[in-house]
Amino acid sequence: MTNYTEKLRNSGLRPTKQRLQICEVLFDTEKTFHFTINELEQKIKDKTNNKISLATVYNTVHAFEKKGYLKQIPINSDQTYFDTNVTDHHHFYDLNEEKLIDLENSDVGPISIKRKINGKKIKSVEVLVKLED
Amino acid sequence: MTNYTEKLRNSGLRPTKQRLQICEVLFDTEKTFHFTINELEQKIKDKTNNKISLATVYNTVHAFEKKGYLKQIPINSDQTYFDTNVTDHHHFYDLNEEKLIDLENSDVGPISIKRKINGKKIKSVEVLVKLED
DNA sequence: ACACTTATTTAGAATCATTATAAACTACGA
DNA sequence: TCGTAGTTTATAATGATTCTAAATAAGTGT
Ligand SMILES: [Mn+2]
Ligand SMILES: [Mn+2]
Ligand SMILES: [Zn+2]
Ligand SMILES: [Zn+2]
Repeated sequence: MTNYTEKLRNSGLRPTKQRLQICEVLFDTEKTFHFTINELEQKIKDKTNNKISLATVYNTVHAFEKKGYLKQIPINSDQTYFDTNVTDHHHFYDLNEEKLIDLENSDVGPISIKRKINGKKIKSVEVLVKLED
Repeated sequence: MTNYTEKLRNSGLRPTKQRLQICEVLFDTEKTFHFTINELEQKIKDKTNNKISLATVYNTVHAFEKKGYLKQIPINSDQTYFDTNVTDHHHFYDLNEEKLIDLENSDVGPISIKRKINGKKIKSVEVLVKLED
């Protein structure tokens, strides 16, 4: 039941009814989660009686991603996956069930990148562990 | 100048003119490389006078992937990226130039995955290091 | 070489996630 | 309350990928 009005304003985003509703679906949860745009659209339908245009869902997700409230997960899928966990973290990807699972940082030993590229700095280091039966 | 006829036959793939040409473009190289379907199509045009249908390029890449001669790289892009380096290895991804760079195994320290999922086994462990200016 | 079967190629259509458009609506400061 | 810039929305456009079904080629047995 967080109030997102000020948070949005402080980010330079107007707190519209649609954005507030999407915030509730995305961030008023015990745990972080992974989703596609279509899954998010469904969650919005389930949680609210209000219809939000698909274009607005895309717009909002992209706006939130730009502000750092969401991030994309690099995975080969027909649809783009997003993550409400924006901390640096790793994933299991279950190939049979096509499901993503968060790894805690303590689940993966420290990773040392020994090579450097001139003029570039490391923004993130992410591990994807593929699982099969 | 490898002859791919037997290799294809041994994989249960008929050595057609199109597949042999695509093999030459993909595998007759000093170094392995990354490509999208469109980039591959262009390379084929450049290297041969023969026109290969786009559908055949897709079919062939998927057939080769299934046989383990190519693999997909998990990256967020409009187009799917493939890799002729099918060994387990890691990548730099230059966010500014949108370019993939292979990391040698010696460039990354050993990675220990401490968590296990019941009934699942690890198929691969891949690191994606994002770079920015 | 010939006939037969099955795999492959191909042009074009279909699919579908995503993005663009442009008009209506809304938040918000003056 | 006005004016403006930001936002929403239905709808169209885009473009990568997949599907279709007819033509062609490869493999097999004779
Ligand atoms: Mn894809
Ligand atoms: Mn995408
Ligand atoms: Zn995650
Ligand atoms: Zn690679």
